[in-house]
Amino acid sequence: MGKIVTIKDVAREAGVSIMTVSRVLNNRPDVSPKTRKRVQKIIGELGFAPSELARNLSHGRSSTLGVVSSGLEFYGPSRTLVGIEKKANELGYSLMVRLLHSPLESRGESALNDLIAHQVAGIIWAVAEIGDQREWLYGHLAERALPVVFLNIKNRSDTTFVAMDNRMGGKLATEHLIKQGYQRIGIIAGPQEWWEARDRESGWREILAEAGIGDLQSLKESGDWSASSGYQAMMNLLANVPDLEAVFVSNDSMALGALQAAAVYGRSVPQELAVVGFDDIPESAYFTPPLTTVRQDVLEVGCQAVSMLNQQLQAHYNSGHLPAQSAILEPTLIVRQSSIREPT
Amino acid sequence: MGKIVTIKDVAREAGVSIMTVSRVLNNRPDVSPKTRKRVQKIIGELGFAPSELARNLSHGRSSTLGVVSSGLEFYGPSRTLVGIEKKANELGYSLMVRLLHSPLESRGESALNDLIAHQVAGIIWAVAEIGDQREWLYGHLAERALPVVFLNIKNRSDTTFVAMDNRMGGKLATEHLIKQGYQRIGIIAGPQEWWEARDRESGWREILAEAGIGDLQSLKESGDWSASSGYQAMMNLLANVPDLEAVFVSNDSMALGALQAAAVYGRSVPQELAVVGFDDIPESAYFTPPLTTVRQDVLEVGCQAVSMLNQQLQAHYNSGHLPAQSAILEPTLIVRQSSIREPT
DNA sequence: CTGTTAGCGCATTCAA
DNA sequence: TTGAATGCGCTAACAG
Repeated sequence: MGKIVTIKDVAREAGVSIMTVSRVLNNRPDVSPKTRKRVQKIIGELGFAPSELARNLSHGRSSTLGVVSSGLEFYGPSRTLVGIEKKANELGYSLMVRLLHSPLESRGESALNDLIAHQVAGIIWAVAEIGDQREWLYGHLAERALPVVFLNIKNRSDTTFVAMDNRMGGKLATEHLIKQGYQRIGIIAGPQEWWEARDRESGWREILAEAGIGDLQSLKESGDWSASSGYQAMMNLLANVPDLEAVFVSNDSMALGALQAAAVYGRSVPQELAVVGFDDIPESAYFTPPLTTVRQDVLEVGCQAVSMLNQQLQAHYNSGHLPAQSAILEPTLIVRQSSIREPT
Repeated sequence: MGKIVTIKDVAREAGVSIMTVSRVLNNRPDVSPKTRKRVQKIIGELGFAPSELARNLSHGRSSTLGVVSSGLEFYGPSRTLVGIEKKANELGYSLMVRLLHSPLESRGESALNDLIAHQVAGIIWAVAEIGDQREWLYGHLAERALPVVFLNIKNRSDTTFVAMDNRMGGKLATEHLIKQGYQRIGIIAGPQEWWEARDRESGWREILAEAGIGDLQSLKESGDWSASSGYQAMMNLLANVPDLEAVFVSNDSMALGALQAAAVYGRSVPQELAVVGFDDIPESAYFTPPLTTVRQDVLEVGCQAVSMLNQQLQAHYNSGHLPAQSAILEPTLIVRQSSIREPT
């Protein structure tokens, strides 16, 4: 009742030493088939599962990955976590998760320390890049020689990371609008602390500059990713830029708010105002009207991150030092009604 | 460089035995203030953090909670996870997370075994209740005497759980529609495997029965929680029930699809068709029109679950056996334009 | 092929 | 108030 079965119990029951049981557990070749069979049988009967705790402690190598994330209330981060878990599971890792609830107040110090205390083999840092977090992390991690993969951060050659090409996404969206013949193209950017927000905006800037459209500052408003902030930002934009023809909104939730603002303002979309979003959340195809948006495979971001961390770990164990790797995934444009001049 | 600081290093450096360091770590009273100070100083200097692995192994008591979840792509489950993490963190627990990606194929057996192998202190089972999972779990858990809190399952006296009163939610929504004067009130239910879906539907049934409205079967369609399934279900409903006056949709995403279907069908909401959703996702206030919906505090569900698990664990350690507890949270109705006959 | 010895990092006896 | 010995469950290195 409630007793934990240990390797000892198995050994006793099978009439062998614990070492032999350990060998069977780890699929070592140096066990006679007969003995192996018997031990396996006992293991099954007793429902024995080796303690990962003890195993990690003795073996000195943990099979747990640490994940530090934030903004799980948003589509991207939560999907990415799913991708991380999926891949981690495939590769035989367990996941210890820490969330940063208010990314601004803490630098994730306690989260990191907790994970280290739990002897995680490596870390996936999936937190919006804000302030000096990165520098601080480097100091803390370098001396521990703990492999880390960063998610969605600014390109940097000494860092292993996976990111979407947010800049390209911004360009895709803006280019599309230009091609549709729009000129006065505004932007509702995300929170400026987020790298994603800044990068999407820079794509927009680049294309407008190429097209020779100036006075970008007046065409810009910012939100906090929420629909309500998108609504507010769009109201401001409509009030300040009477001849606004189109707007690139940095995520779909804000785009939803923007659509409502346009409706309230009496500007029909897409006839009198074109809108393009970012994310392609499943709901965006059902907005009024269906939203043209930039799709990013956030699940894949998570998968790649784990694969990469796995590679780093393998190299680490073979005492080789793998140089920093990186993967930049490309988003694609999904065209729906909200940006098309002649609706079908 | 990369060396892990252990309790030994601290002891040597401080000129005391590891036992004394251990005492300081655990805030034992039997250490002279002077020694304590010195040890603490060294701990700080060396940046020492005790290995949770070793600590758990020796102490026999882990401070990690296991979470088995699924459907993290939906608003509810993902918010609940945030609540779980938040509370766990407050109480000093770490979280090991396993996701069931296809709830139908597996019974979560491997997830559970993994968590047990990692010696988690207790488990939060946040998976949609499907088939015989529960029974199977009971067998597996009872013999391990491992405390578990279930989320969103059918009331059952021998089980510790936290749930929303989904039935009441269904009733609130339907009652509201009845009060508005609607009679032919349809439903777009969630996947029938989900307890939440069945319970919300039963609330709808109850109110309609009270109101003496019959032929419920023809008023029902089902979806899979997605906006696209809501769209399809609504199309069917509109085709099959020409005199449909209102519809209760079991979640907001499906309601979004339903709204679009109504628009395509040429039925204006709320003038010619009232719609009520469920969840109150942040976006729902920005639907076209803004959605009347049933709000549930899913974050609180997660918090409560952890508190409850914590209580169970405390009792467990004091070798007392706490009887099964349960908490049922009440949802509230949020009235917006989609259900109001005279729009403001 | 199999068992013995030692030790992972810490906490829990029991003495001193 | 402090320390030495022992063990948690498992694996690594060495014997036999």
